Amino acid sequence: MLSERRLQVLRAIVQDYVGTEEPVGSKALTERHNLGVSPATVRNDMAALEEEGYIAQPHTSAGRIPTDKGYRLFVDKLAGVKPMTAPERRAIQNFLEGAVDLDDVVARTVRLLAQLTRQVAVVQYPSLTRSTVRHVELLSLAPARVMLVLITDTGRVEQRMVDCPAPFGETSLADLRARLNSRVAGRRFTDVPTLVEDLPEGFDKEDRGTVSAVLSTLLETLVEENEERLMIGGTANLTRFGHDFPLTIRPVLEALEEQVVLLKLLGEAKDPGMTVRIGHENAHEGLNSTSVVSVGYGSGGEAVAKLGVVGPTRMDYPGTMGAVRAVARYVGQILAES
Amino acid sequence: MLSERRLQVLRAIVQDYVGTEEPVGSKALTERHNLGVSPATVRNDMAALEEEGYIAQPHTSAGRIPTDKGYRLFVDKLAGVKPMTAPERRAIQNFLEGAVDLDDVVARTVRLLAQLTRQVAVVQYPSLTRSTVRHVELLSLAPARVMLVLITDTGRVEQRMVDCPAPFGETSLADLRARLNSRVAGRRFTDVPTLVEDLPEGFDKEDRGTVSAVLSTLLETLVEENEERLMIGGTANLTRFGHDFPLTIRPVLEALEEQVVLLKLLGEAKDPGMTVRIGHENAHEGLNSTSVVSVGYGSGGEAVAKLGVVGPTRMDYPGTMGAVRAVARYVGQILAES
DNA sequence: AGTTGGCACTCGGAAGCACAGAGTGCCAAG
DNA sequence: CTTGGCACTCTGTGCTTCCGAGTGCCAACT
Repeated sequence: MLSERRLQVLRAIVQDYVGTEEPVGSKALTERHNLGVSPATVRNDMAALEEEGYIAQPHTSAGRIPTDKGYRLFVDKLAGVKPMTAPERRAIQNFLEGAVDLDDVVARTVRLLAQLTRQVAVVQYPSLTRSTVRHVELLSLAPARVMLVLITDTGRVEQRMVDCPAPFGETSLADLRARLNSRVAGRRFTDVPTLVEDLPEGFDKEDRGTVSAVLSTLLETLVEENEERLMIGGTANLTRFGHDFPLTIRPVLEALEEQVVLLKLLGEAKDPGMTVRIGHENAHEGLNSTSVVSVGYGSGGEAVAKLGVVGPTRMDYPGTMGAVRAVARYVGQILAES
Repeated sequence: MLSERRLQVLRAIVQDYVGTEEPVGSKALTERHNLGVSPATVRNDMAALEEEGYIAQPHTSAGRIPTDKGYRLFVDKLAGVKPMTAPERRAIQNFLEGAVDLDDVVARTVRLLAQLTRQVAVVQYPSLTRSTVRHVELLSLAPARVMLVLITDTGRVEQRMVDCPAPFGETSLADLRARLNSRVAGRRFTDVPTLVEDLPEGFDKEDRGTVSAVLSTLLETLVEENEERLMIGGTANLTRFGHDFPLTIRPVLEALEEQVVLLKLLGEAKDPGMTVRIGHENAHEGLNSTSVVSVGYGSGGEAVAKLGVVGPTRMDYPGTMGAVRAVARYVGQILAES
């Protein structure tokens, strides 16, 4: 176990390094933080911390920088979450309140988060899995062509074309629409398959094919759309990354464009509360020099999706965590209201 | 007027510079392109080209690089559009054909364009202005709450909530839905306002307020959504920009995040055919060292939106233009089919 | 045992300098 | 108008030198 002072030294190193972007030496440390001991002592502590793998030196004769393990300890034990100030809270709320629809809420959230943290923001659209069906609408576009529109309680809308095996009359369509809605409206997505299972049986023989086609498209939509969408923003902040540009930034941009990667990234954070993944803790290689701070959000108590930021491992964790948490909270409120 | 050979020299300079990213000198030119003249002659031509502002030297004793004006001449007079090869065409078609809905079409188009050109791709969603209404759907969510869903012929769906001044029965709703659709289905957006003007008159007094509310929301949607959306991709390609990274790339990323800027950019290209804007021809400052190649696309003959790429002024114009044009053509086909 | 000052050592980065090479402009001859 | 020749001008590179921040270790002190 590390002594109290050694932890303080680690904390100081992290803070200084985050601030200056430069390896921090023993002398500078004693000057900026009044630890009440001499540089020599700090040097001993540093040697111990390095031995344990919490810090490292880039070159023999340079200061120390925290390792991933060092940041991990810092986040877990040494740092709290820095709460937003009252004016900041008000600004967040104001900014989000102007949104007109779901797309707009997400877009605003991304911008906000990117600005607050000065990092790359990622916001997942509210998931369909946990949502409920508000309404299913069927429109006849041609005798053998139906458009299916699915509306969720979070305000999300998905539409699909259905090619019917046989012409399908307006009355049959109205019938199907009514029966379908009476069964699934207000129900959870996961319950839908069993709820509609025997629906085709109530229809004339010639219509059954079409009914089945519509239903299977509906079910497909539910599943497919679990490839959920997300929005990112603030990529310009990547330019503040470091001095050794192209090599660092390129894989990050590539990873950010792969929605699949990002979704997996957010998905991996099992904790519905805040999750911080540091450097190599991220499975994806391109993100090995970044940290991801994510948190679930949703209307009411339930988390329906995640949001977060991606930044250099050398980031202001308390501040970032505070911003992420605050934004998630307010977005939840906004969603609950609408 | 520049002599034929001088134009050839300019062309050669552009081609070499695009290939090597390095200033090109007189000797190298004569070696790589058999112009049939000596370096000394080329030097004279270069001096003339520089005099006219088509090329410049970064330093006194370095080769020449094209100026914006030089690229302009190259694009206008010296270069054609390089057509895609047959396999490339097939690949494009295959890639786009798998799309399931409009979002997917746009997403695939962005990816495709980014990969083909190895640059940043921008695709505008099919515009509502030139579109026609396919269907308007009204759903009653609560006694005094209606959801309005607008479906366009390009498959786009927009939804809005309407708070009604008074409760509104299902029969009135069905009535309104029917009348509304009979008037606007298949019509152009721009015609809608006049078409629905006198609609409230056909309703009972107590319902008129609601009808008006619905109509005004509909009209709002038509207008508001002319703040059209777009999708970008391939930002990782920015890392191939140049050696002098942060300064070049940052403003570009910032500009790309401002949808407004991009929309204006695409909007400025009046020519429905291909438009190339080079360097300082772009109004936005951050894009002064980039070129934008854009083209209109749409189902049928009409262009309903734009797509294009953003890359360094030093880009392969013929190849890029070929790719952009081909993609636009195939996207148009896909949209027409659905 | 832990802390401290002293000291020799290491190594990266900046500064200075010389040099090679690519490229130019100009001129006189073809 | 083209060409070879020639003197000139730079940038980029490699080399050396030097400075200083930072370290590790040790002996002394509390």
